[in-house]
Amino acid sequence: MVYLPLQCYLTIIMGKAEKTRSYIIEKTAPIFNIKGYAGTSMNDITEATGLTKGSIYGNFKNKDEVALEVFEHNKKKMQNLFTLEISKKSTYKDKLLTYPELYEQFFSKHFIDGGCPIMNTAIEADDTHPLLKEAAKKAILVWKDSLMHLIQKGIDNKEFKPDTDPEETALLILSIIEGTVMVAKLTGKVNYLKTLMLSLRKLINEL
Amino acid sequence: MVYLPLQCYLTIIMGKAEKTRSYIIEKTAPIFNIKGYAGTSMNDITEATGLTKGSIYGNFKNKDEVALEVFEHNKKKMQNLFTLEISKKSTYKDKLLTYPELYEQFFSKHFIDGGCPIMNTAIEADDTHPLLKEAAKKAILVWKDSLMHLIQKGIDNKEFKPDTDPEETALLILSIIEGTVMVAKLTGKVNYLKTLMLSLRKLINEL
DNA sequence: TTAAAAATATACCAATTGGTATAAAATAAA
DNA sequence: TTTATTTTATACCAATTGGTATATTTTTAA
Repeated sequence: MVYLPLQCYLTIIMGKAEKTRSYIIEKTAPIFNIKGYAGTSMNDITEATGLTKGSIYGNFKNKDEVALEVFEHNKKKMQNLFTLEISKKSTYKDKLLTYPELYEQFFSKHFIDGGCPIMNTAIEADDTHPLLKEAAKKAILVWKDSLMHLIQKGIDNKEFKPDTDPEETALLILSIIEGTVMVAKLTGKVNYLKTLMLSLRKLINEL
Repeated sequence: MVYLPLQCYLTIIMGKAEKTRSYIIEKTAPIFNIKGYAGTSMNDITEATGLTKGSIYGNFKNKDEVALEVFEHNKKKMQNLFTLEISKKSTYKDKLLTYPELYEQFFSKHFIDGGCPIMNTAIEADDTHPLLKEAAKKAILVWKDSLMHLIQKGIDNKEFKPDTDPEETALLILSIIEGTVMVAKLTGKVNYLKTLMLSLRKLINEL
């Protein structure tokens, strides 16, 4: 049995180009989320990857294309984190409680550098970058729908009161979380984060 | 009786320099709030004011100083809007209800171009611009304190339940508002805005 | 092994960035 | 009115921006 370096297997599975693309995305993902999409330069990208401009432009048509894919990457990373944890819970109440549970650890290393990519992108791209704004909008609508789905199932399952409004509740949970992330990141106060996530817990427990 | 142009009175009251400073701030305030602090260039500033670089740098030491003062200006504009409206209400419940009442009109022309300056600054400056971050942090803490103050007064006045936690409630109201602004601006859905502000109304009415 | 294709590096581009030195103009003080 | 001071305009600066043309290397296919 002969063993080859990981690179070889990756090359076989993905092809060289695709591998480099995802390498660039992975390496620049935290930079974009921290410095913003306008604030991240091509120089930042070459520095972080160790590649040259020729290599970047050989794999992406321009900086925007990198930014868009980086957003998708950061978004998916968050999504996966929550989807996995939610799938472990059996009741819909517990599934919803996954959000305060995980966001309480917002300052720990489990989370993405630079905060919530949806919010970061939303605020920055809002009036300046239509494509990124559209991506962020789509992401938040998907999130809202998945929350609504959990709430509806919980109602059907008699876990939540039958007069609970799924959309209203989903929007409220989502807004509290985004507001919390902003307040927590800005003030740096772990206590505010805990207090707010306790409020969210109460809200979910009262459904 | 001789009448002079407005400019003359302003010059007498404020002095030439101070007048130009506030002129620059006023003219660039919406630009900074829309394009962000990194995204606004010196060229944007000269274009918006009709002044030249020499004039800008004669009144401000650098771009950062303009940005800082613009933030203070935008913040005060919001503060004044709310302080005025709150002062018209007699009960503390009604004072608190001023927030959903005004934010429901977020998409109307009463509001600042570019959304909430505190949030915009918070998200952008967070990991990149320490001075602006500090200014945004201070602003949100002042806001939190003023909310806490209203809640405490409402408790003392027997309007709210005695076991209401002022800090917890203040943080929650503030987070819901910031989250709402983000969701509303990103999706553009007036309906989401209304739904969320209705939730906030319910919350305040249950205190 | 060799030829074709793809990926990467080098060197460059024009445009824009924030900022400055200096001269001209406007204002304030005498 | 004359002088001193401040404010503004012009012209420039080096550095950085996103992007490209081309040569070289590496990978793939025959």
